[in-house]
Amino acid sequence: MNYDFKKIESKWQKFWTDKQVFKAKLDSKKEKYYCLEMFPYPSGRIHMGHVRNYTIGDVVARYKRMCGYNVLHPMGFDAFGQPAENAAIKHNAHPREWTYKCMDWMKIELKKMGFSYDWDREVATCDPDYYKWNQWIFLKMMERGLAYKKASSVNWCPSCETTLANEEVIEGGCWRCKEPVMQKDLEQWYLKISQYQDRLLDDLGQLSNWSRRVIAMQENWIGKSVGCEVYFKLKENRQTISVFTTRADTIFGATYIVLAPEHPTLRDIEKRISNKDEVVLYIEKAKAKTKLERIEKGKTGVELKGVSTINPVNNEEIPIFVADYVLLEYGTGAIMAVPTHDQRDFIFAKEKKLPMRIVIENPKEKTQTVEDLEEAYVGDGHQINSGQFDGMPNQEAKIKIAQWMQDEGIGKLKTHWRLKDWLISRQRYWGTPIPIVYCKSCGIVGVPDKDLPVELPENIKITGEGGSPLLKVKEFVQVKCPKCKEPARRETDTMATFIDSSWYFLRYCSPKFEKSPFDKKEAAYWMKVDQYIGGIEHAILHLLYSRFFTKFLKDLGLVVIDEPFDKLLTQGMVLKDGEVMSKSKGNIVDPDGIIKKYGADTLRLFILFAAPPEAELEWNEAAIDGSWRFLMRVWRLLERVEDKNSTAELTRKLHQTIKKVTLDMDGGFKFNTAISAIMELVNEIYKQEKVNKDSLEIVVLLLSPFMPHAAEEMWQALGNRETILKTSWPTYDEKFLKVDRVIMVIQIKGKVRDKIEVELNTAKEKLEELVLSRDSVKKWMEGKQLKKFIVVANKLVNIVI
RNA sequence: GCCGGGGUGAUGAAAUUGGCAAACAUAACGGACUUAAAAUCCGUCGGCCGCAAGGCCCUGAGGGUUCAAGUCCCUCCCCCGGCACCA
Repeated sequence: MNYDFKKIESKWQKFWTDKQVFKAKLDSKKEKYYCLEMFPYPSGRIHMGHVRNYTIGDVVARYKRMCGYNVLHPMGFDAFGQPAENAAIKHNAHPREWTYKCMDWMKIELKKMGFSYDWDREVATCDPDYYKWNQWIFLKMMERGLAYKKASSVNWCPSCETTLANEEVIEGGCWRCKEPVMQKDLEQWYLKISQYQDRLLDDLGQLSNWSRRVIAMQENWIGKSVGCEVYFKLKENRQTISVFTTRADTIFGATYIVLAPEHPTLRDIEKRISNKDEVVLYIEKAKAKTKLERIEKGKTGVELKGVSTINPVNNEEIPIFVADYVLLEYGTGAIMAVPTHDQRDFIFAKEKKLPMRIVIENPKEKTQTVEDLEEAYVGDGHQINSGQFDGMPNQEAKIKIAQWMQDEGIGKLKTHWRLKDWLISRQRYWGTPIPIVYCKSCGIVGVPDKDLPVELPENIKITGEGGSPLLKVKEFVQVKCPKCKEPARRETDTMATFIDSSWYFLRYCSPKFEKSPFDKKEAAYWMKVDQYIGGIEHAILHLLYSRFFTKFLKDLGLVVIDEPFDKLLTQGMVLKDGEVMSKSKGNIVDPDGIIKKYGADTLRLFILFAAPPEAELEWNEAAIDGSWRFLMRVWRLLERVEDKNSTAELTRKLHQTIKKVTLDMDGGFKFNTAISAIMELVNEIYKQEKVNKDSLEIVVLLLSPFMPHAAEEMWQALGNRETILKTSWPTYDEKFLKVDRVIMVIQIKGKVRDKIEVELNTAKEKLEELVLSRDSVKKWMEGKQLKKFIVVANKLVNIVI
């Protein structure tokens, strides 16, 4: 019996489509399961990363469906973005045309993999029916003060010619093109994600089904540091300079303060500085440096002569410096320097020969003097030289001193967050227009709901010459003010595309709903996403933004959940020769070629079997042959079917396998071991020569989520009329797992020396008698005393001599 | 520096959470079938000693707890990821 995978796979793909078997419908009587994979950018072709991501998701969806859940498994396209504009320039086609063509190609390839999507719910974010709701959500945010415009220094990618959010700057470069990011002063739109910082951090605690890795990444990104602000007064005019510290316990050791070169106070006190020329020169030099240059070099800085400040906790007069190792963007842009307990301050103070004072005793050193110090002591110890706090452990003093300063009015408890508001303006065409009109008399006016969507004009020229293409479309820019009807100007920036993907999982719940972004009833039923699957590269960007949007939509009353994704699986990358597959490295393996050569089922099997889903997967062409051989081995089992009952042994193996596979699926989707268990079962059947029909049916059912086409074909060949999809996942019966005799390991002093077959649950006394009388054991016991006889029931005995 | 994850045969990996380390597969080697090849089937496959029976060693390194450690504890090395002159 020949296995013509081309015929068989397209036959079943057509069958599934025609019968609409993957269509999801709200059914309050059934328990739902929402399985979601991160939707792709429509580049035109799927790559191995997609294949892996979507294969994992498909197995989950198919398995859960067989387990009786009402499964929602949608797919769509994250269709806005710059590559469409670049392609438009290159091929002289409209970005819309190019994007939709790519989506069509990709759909064909996805269907060839046999993925079980409900295509009726397909969402494309570049569709006005979708981005209308981006605009609606934006306006709702603006009503609540969560979307606002401000002038600021922003990240600018000179190659993409657009602004970037902080999250889009990776190692100082643009996330898309890697070009070094510059700073530019611009007035731009922001979303106030900072208003949700506490909830975004605290609710990470709810995400027990997320990996520690992703949780840690988000924690780092949000970057909460608890400390206090301390008010230092200028001696000359009592002007306040605030500094931020997380180490209030070291404040008695503060022997000078340092301002960032950009600190505004510098301008205020300029006239008082006696070495003004030197200071101004230093500041200019510092500002000219890039951030990387500032970090590379040692610590430089100059003293502000003619001014000084008072340490508020001990009223000491101390000098003021300006130095570029202090950053304006962190804390208040000014620090108190404690050279004895901060390494940076230590290096600076040594260089400038500044005074130091130890205020925390290092418990490991007997006597300590400032002269002995070779580096700052940053560990814990008891306070000294700290007034009424002397003798207190520093961790306790940290809190007590901060509180005391707050009571005295010389400081304030404060928390610093690393997370900054989300810059969303992009100077590009292919994105959601920001629904704003600028009017001379009314100011910034939001487009009224009834006028949404603000559609992208079709009639544009994309030249790549810089500046937003929308600026040049008169009909788009020139509008009447929605309030006063006078001529006004439309906003020409579009929204960051990460907005599109921040709520698409909600749109899938009711993709054609017209009254609001989604139907509350449908969302209440389907959300949360039970299993979300995608790449680790979205650990911060997309996952943080989606959590933010979900919380906002909850505050709007549209959803009842705090978090959008219950379980998160971040699949590992697909590597070739130890490197990520990429065009530039020229090490791409095209999935389409593999499908043509082996079929989708073999590709699916290989990807699932070669490594656990979270681990990186090394592409190995030879190992694919192995998957193909296994599929053929299973296929040929059809020739071995007979009517007789199975042997007890095979029945036991069968039920053992059902149990093992079920546990692997439920306990974290360990597909690789699930498949290996089925391989063992198949090997067992081959040893038995024949297999009865019922047993083979179970093998087919167990394999069906992994290789759905071949499974359906075999299922039909075995005489079944109904599709496997309507068949339940097999269950195991403990009674078949029972054995009456077991083989136990005999250890002597923890080393395996022999094995013995005994009846199940043999008593310790009986075992002792049986084991000690064996020649192999006697040999080892010779001249030795039995100390202990340890029994692990039905597993092993250990003799201690 | 801080936080998170790792380190097991030639290779991808497995090990019921403290109980036979290396399941399953890939590669390699040997054999059967074949005029031959492919396919298929059978066997060998961590290291050292030994003709063999068998013995000794082995999960990054070292120490510890335990009858028993890949798994728990301590010290250290290395790799990957995030954050970082973060005060």
